[in-house]
Amino acid sequence: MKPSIPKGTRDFTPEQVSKRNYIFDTIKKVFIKYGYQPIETPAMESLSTLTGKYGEEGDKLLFKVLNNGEFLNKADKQAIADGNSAKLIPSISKRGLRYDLTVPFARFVVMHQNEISFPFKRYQIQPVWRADRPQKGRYQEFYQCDVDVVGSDSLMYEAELVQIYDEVFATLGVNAEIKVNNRKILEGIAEAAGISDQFMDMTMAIDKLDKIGIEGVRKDLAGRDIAETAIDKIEKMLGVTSLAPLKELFADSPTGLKGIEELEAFHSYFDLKTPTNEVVFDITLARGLSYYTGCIFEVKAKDVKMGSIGGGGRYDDLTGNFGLKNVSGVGVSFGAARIFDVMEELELFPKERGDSLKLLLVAFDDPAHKYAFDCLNKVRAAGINADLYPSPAKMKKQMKYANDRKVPFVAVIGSNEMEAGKVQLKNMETGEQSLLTTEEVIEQLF
RNA sequence: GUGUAGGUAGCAUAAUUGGUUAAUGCGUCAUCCUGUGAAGAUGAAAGAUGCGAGUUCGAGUCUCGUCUUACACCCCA
Repeated sequence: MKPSIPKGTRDFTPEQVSKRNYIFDTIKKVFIKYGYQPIETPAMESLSTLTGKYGEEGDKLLFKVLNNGEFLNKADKQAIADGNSAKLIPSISKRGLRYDLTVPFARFVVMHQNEISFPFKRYQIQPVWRADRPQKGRYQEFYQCDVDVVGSDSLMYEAELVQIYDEVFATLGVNAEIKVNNRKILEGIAEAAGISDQFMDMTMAIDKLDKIGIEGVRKDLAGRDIAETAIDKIEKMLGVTSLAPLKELFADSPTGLKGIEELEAFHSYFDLKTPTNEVVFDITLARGLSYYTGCIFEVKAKDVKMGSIGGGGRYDDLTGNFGLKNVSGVGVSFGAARIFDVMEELELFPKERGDSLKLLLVAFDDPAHKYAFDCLNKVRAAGINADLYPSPAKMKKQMKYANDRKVPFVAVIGSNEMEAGKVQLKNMETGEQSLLTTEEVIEQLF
């Protein structure tokens, strides 16, 4: 049989893993510096934990795990007869693969509420799965890097998280645009337009503004049975690019005013330090996940065409789903796979990463091979990533291996070098060689 | 979930209007030459053309289904 892997999944070569680790390490370092601690949760969650948290579309994209054993006996016969897949699922599947890291985290917090002290700051770097059709920057399995803090509603954390975004992307060299909005402002728009009951429809439509333009949004809104007069009001509000003029428009919307207040509080913290990347208020930013209630964030890479590379926001009652009320949380997520793709396209990965091989020793004959092994031990003891070709094979073969491994330096050892008690160190890029002692090699490569 | 375009040796391409043993380059392996890779010479291995069915005397080439890849829509990291 021909080997294959499921749709939307990928293997990672050593080089790709090395690059990905570079991203993870950078992100992790920042997370830790800001006082966050790591946790992990299982790949599988109870299906009931996951369903209903991501909206209708989200439920469709959940991977369900088929029950083991004689699941057919327990299957909902009526649902089968009716050809109703959605109704059949609970009777044949009790587990699913996690769709994101936020919902499992909320579950974690509730289960461990007595062991953790609030505010609880955690980070989590693990793969998630979505049964979406693959596309550019879209996979069925991909890593997310989440930072969240629960147990405080201080807007200080919103500011902190945007600073984390800023610092990570500045360190990686990715030119990012960080968009900020507040769910309450969107609610304010709906309220001011008198269509609070069609809030979700409205947000989905205006989220596409930069893609389909204002006329497209008007059409979309009309298609969702929203009145012409309401659409006019919405259009007027969408034209706003700063908070000040919104206050008047939201005069009759307490929720909208609260949203403005929150964003002002966010800025009172955030503006104390100048960010490297662009941070902008974008009233059209909506975000699909239904659990957000306050500030929302989204990050786009500026120099390349790609979906968002990060997103997040505040959720006031996610733990309420699991029986723990009044615990507010806020967090953001980094899409590692997309950041990888962006950095690859822009060639932002450093050539030399800490985990690559620095030196390969090659020997001409058996005695030299033993001598080389001794050198190898010394070089490794000094903390240099080094290797020795396993046999004194033909020089061409050994050099080719060095080339394929992209080793920057090769130490050639034959009888001449042994007599001198040295090695011939060759720079593979320039081709230059020099006769050095092992100690000198260590000094030069360290 | 909808649509469009593709799937030919490890990789990249080729194969008149359907017509013999499916070609070429790179890579791989071997031998030769070299105290040194990205160089040269010679030779070799490797594919019933994603999978399945159909039309036909005959299918890589036409039709259908299926899987998969890329891109767009939906939605999203």
